[in-house]
Amino acid sequence: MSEVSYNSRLAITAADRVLHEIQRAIVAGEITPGSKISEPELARRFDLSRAPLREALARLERCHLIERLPNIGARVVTLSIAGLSWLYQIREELEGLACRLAAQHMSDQQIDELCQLLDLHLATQRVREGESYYQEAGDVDFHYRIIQGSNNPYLINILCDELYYLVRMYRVQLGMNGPRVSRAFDEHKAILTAIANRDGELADLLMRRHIAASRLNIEKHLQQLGK
Amino acid sequence: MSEVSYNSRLAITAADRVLHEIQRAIVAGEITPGSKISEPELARRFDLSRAPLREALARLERCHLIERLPNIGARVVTLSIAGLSWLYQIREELEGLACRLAAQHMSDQQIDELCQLLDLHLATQRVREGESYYQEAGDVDFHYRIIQGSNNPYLINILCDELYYLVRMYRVQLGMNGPRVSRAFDEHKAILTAIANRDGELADLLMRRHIAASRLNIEKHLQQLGK
DNA sequence: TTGGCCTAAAGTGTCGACACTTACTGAGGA
DNA sequence: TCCTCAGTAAGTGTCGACACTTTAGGCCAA
Repeated sequence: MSEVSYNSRLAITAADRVLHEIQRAIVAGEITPGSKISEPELARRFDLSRAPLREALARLERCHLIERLPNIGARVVTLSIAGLSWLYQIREELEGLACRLAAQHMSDQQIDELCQLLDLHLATQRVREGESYYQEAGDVDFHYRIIQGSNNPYLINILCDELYYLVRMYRVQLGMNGPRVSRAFDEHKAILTAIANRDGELADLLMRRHIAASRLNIEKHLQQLGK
Repeated sequence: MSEVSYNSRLAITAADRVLHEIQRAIVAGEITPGSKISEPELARRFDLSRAPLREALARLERCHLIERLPNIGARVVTLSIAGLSWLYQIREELEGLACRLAAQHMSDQQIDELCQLLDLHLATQRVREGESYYQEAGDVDFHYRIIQGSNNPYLINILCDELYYLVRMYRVQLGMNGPRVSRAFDEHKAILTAIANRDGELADLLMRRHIAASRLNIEKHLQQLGK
């Protein structure tokens, strides 16, 4: 009867399903930033009770997509230059660390696969020029792979589970594309080369610069959007 | 920004109370590391239903004090040298960043208050020599103050809400004390001086060294305890 | 008109019960 | 003796309902 009962130990619960659905909707902007979240309404919309929904909301709060106040409720976060700056300050430090650790822990095969992924990105980018290089998500994302290669569970948790969706939200909702795309690709390539050479310090430095450049780019967008 | 400031709407829910209670018990070791958590049992013990208890468990998972698996349950985390190393890698980066930001954002008055707090620590330490300087918790903790002074909400959230309790769990359960105490005090003093001089880079460097030294100290304890 | 109070509606926090999954026990067979 | 496999007990996930809080709107007084 149950669809995934034999999947060794990973049971997909109703809370999981609705979590991913809402997560996607918020990141994509289908649920307006700053809007209030009504538990009864969402429960009706996804046809389940409030118990699993509240479980999902707890995890949405964990990855900073909503903010909750006791007895008042939850609101979708709003994007701001300050918030972006705070977020990228953390990313610079932690993804720099991730590079150092990745240079230490990633296997040659993993590095090879990531190299092929970069080539795939390049090819894809050339085919459909208008699309954004940044829109890639999940396992195919360059940063995601590096972080996973760090082998530090806390680091992976913070970057991939707690901050990643917010980063994607900024990217998606500000429609990142344009001339920065090709330069970002080159920067990715340089970082990966440093990791392949087991030069953790250089990879660290390059990643910090890469993220700083990315932040400046988005800030520029935000400013001309705001005014 | 700071959670203490808007006390006009102080809604303490039952989930909050039981959260803090379990949190304290786990950190103190009253609930054995690695032991299974039974929702019905805890519900009886704290005389409430499973709904607020599950809310509390979700937050305990968030600060890495328990680990949950769907349909299986929750276990208290176990301490290990690897875990400690992972945790302190993150701390070195983020608390270093916190120092740079604190040197930039903390007011002279805040720095002054922190200086007085350090003197209080010194006096307390001299009075009861056996007690550990490290056992101080919450607002009186030096690291806690620095982090709060960074003015970066995400940084504060990660360090003070998500990692802080785990750090304290390592400190408490390994009974940190001995010759390192006085040296730690000197290091704190040096860091604060750098911040007072608005020398963020130096404060960053000193904090990284301070945390690295602290990690080596605990690792030594763990090793001779384990074997 | 404006400000504050009061009432009603909506929403969140909590509860007890049930469905389904997992873990445990013991009997039977090799 | 050991392994396998029901059957059972325990535990987690989910549900619908109720209590308390917050919010919205109308009424009254200044």
